Amino acid sequence: MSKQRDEKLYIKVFRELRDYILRHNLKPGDLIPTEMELCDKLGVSRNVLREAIKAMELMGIVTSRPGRGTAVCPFSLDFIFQNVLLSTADDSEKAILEMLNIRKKIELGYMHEVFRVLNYEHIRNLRENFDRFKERQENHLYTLDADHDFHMAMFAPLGNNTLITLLEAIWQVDAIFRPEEKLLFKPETIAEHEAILRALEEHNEEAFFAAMLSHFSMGKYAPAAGKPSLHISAAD
Amino acid sequence: MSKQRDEKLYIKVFRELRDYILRHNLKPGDLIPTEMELCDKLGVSRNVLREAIKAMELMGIVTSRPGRGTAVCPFSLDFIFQNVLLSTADDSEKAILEMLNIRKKIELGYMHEVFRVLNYEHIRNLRENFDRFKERQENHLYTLDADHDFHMAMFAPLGNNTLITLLEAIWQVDAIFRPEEKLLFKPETIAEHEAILRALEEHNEEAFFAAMLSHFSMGKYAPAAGKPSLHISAAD
DNA sequence: AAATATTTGTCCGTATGTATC
DNA sequence: TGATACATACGGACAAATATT
Repeated sequence: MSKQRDEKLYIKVFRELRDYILRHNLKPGDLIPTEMELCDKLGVSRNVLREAIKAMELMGIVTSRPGRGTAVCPFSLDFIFQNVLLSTADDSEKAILEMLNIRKKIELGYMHEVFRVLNYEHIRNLRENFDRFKERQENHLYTLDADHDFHMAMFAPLGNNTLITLLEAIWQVDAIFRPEEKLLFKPETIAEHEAILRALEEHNEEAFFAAMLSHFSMGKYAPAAGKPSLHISAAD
Repeated sequence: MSKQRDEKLYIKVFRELRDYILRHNLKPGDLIPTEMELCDKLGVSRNVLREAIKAMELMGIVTSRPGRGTAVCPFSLDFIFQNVLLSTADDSEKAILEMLNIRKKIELGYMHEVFRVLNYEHIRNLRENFDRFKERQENHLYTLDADHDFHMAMFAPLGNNTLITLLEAIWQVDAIFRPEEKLLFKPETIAEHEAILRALEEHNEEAFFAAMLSHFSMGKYAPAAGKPSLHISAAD
């Protein structure tokens, strides 16, 4: 009666929780009150409260653990990147190719730093990863994880967590839309990864760059068909 | 036992629902199955399912109405920008710098295609944008929009919608966290943009690349402090 | 080290309001 | 009008993970 309807409870609760975090200026790691306390304070059932809290958790704002409570998460752009990429991924194949083309540009853009930063231990880890990769390929096993791990192991040592977040988001969106037939192993990937790895092991900068370029020059990463240029290209 | 541990049910259900919508290419207005059907199909309780659905509703992905069902919404990123980036923690600044460094790599990675694709009309639009930019700068007006427009106008002709969406998101996140004192106009930006523009107008590829590199070599785009390399760098 | 309390995870049941036919 | 389907909201109960004593 006196209550204004047509605003659902869990939406109001979500707003109140968000305001609570802002008002108390909670920092990453800080705990919000327990579910029972919040239920009492907000006057709602535990189910409704949880719908709001779980929404925040799935947005990466808070994280819950049994016996401990619900804490504010450290700042991350993961949710943003994921949804930005998904927001354009409705078109079937075009958007995925565009996204993979961006990944290509990013990885090539960072390869100089990769060569500079990777040390012996990093490269040894890459070698171990690759050997497992190769073994699984020879047994015709699913290899997408290994491909992912190899690439990630190259860029993780850069210390750019946001870069890792974005690359992970790209991998994840790619996995969502990847059709079954493209889950098969690609023999050429072995050779390309091995060339990259060997160049690193030999500290051969030129060979490394060449191997990276070659790895990303496959059809799967072909740029989206651009409009034909009206330019009088001076050089080509 | 056979269950994957460490993964809460509502998180798995959320992913499955999201993938269901994407893979079935559901458009705004399309209904997803009823809660009871989904409970049965996914083998989870109604509570867990609702926590996932309500999270999607709070993200603006779907909307539910009693007696009708749950329908897909036209997806917008507005809610996310307003509600997810609320913890202005001290670790956010590092992430923003890393993000801008990624933008630098992306834009530089696409500059060859930019030079190839841009035609006379594109360049003329850039010139008009720049002249407005310059005029506002000289009047000491707010210039962030013009900076944004100039950059976007370079990459829009590539036809890569995913790239545009990602760059726009980066601009928006940057704007949210940009401190007041950095909203002032930067005189050097005028000169850098003009150099880029002039190189395009003169079809001078080398000058264009040089101007782009110079534009992105400012402190604001400095790479995150990387670990010192244990490598014996052959060349530097 | 072990028992106990706390907190979240998950399920079930029930009642109510709303939309559709 | 009535009947049906659906989401909204509440409460209780137990399990699992963690913290505390």
